[in-house]
Amino acid sequence: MLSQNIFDKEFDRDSVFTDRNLLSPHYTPLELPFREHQIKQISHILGQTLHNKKSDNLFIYGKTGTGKTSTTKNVMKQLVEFSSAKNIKVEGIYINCRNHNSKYRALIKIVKDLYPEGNFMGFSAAFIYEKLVGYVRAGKQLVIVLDEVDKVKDLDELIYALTRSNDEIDKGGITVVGISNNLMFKDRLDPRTKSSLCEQEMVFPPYNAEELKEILKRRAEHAFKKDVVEDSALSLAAAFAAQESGDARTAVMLLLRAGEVADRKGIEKITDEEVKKAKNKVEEELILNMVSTLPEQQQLVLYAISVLSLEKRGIRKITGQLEEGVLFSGEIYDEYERIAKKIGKDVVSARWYREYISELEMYGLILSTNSGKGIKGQTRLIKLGFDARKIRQLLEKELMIG
DNA sequence: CCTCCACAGGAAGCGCAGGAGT
DNA sequence: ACTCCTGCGCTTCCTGTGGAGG
Repeated sequence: MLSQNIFDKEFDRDSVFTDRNLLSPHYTPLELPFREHQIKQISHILGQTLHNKKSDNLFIYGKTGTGKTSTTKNVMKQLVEFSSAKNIKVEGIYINCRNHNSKYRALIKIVKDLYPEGNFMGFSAAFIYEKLVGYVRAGKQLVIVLDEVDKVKDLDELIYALTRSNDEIDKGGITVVGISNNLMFKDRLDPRTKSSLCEQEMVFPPYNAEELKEILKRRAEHAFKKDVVEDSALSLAAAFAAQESGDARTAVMLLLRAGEVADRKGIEKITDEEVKKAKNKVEEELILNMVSTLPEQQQLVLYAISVLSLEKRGIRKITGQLEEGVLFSGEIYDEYERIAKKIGKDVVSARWYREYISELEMYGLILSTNSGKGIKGQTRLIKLGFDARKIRQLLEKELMIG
């Protein structure tokens, strides 16, 4: 992803970007403003390993986009660089537990990193474990970073295995750094796991608008050509992101999209207007992503709504006024039933269908009001919250219709 | 006014998967 | 490894509600 394709330069020729990779969500920034304190704290803790002592295990908590992963990776990189320069036996391993979500998978990944030439798939857990202990026993200090640690199914087992190994080794040691954005999960842990993993704890607070602006400014300096981004555009992007939970990742994403908007327009400046457009784009991406991760049955209901609201673009007379794209709960259910049967899916009861409607409304995908006068009986009037054509198109792919 | 309509949404219960307890 | 329990997704049944129509 980071490798330079020969088309990168060609593609970027008439662009506001100089290096758009710097705005990728996977990019680890070299400098981490407003995290000096955390960096100092982590390096203080992990610095023990440089004296060939096992350091305290560390648990890091903070919401998404607060720099947990970047900061930790940054410190780890420096730790490993320093130690190899000084010929000290410290090694670091980073694992994202979303991809290695069990004790066995995580251990495999660790051992594979230690012995890059070996292939350990299919070996017994005990063998893998011995391999790991054997490696450390040679007098190494191993720091293992478990990112998104709450994703590990049998975390208690994994932590137990990793910490127990220290009792079997007298020369080296294993230090565990756990990262999570879910503080609640800590309380679900076995008390022993909790006390060993959380020997040291740190919280990463969200960034405020000024901090986000500074972060964006520094990224923009390297990612864009000189003087492309207007200062007020940076402020606006920072303000948008700050109000949406202070997440640096979405702030950077906003900037990236704003640059793309400018490129498409063929202009050389990024102003407030591009940022606003980008915000809409990012929101749309979020919506479409949300729609595609919905359970199948809810997708079917939503699909029925999108079909109907396109079909009867019909303006309806309600409360004397004309309203567009408003549907009755009942006719949606009928349509949903028809579609589901046609493509051979189960049909849920009308009662449960109403629960789906409530959920879709909570997600903001649809809007609904109770029927007033002008309509017989009592029903819900339902309206799609977003562009019906886009949603229908996406769901046709998702549900493999047509 | 009463009745019917077209639903809303609460209560109870059922079958199942997965975790806890032993 | 075995049962037991629990939560979840869902159905069935039911009562409530407000306007339309006679």
